[in-house]
Amino acid sequence: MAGSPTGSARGGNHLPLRSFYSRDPKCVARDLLGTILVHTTEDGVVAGRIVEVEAYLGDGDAAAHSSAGLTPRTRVIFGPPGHAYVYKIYGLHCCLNVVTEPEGTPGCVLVRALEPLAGIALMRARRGPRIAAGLIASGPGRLTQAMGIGMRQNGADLLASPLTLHLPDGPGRPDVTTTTRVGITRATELALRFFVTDNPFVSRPWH
DNA sequence: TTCACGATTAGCT
DNA sequence: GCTAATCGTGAAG
Repeated sequence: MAGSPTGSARGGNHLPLRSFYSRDPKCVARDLLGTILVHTTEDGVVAGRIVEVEAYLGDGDAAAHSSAGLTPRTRVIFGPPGHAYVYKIYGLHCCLNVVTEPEGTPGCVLVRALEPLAGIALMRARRGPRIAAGLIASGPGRLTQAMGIGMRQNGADLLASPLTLHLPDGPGRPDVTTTTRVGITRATELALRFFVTDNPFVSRPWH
């Protein structure tokens, strides 16, 4: 755990400025590693450190949802930065993205894995009481389930909502490993997946 | 209105 | 390693 918890028992007190998100998805993706996602719900508060992300570009990236252009679904990706883009995959799982680039320009970052920091009992209750610690939030579908994130959070402002993203108190950026993205079949793959090197909460470290 | 598909996961063989 | 589960989305009719 980098940095001791501040405020009310959770790490990371400072929110980034809107301009933090208003950049190229590749840059934002790298900078999101080590930041802390906090979700406050009726059931309680959960928080986790982001340890794995993937960038989805607005330009020339056939794997990105926004490559289909502006539709009702991709409206959020074309919207203002610093908001959550949530979609359902395979009719079962929800995936959380952070919208990047200025309004009107598409681009986002898929959050793929978290290191649970707070509200772990609640996460276990949602994921299954006997689940191994390393499997609580190590995957895009797993982390949304653990955090209690669903389609209701689509479009939420990460600077002013029950779902917020905080900068870490501790020093420096973690060591980062870069690989190709996971699960992409339709597009020419690029090295747009980033994760914290040797972190045990990363999904598919072997990929 | 209908239809095929997917940035996944869990549980089997 | 293989596959079922299950539904929002977008393109076609």
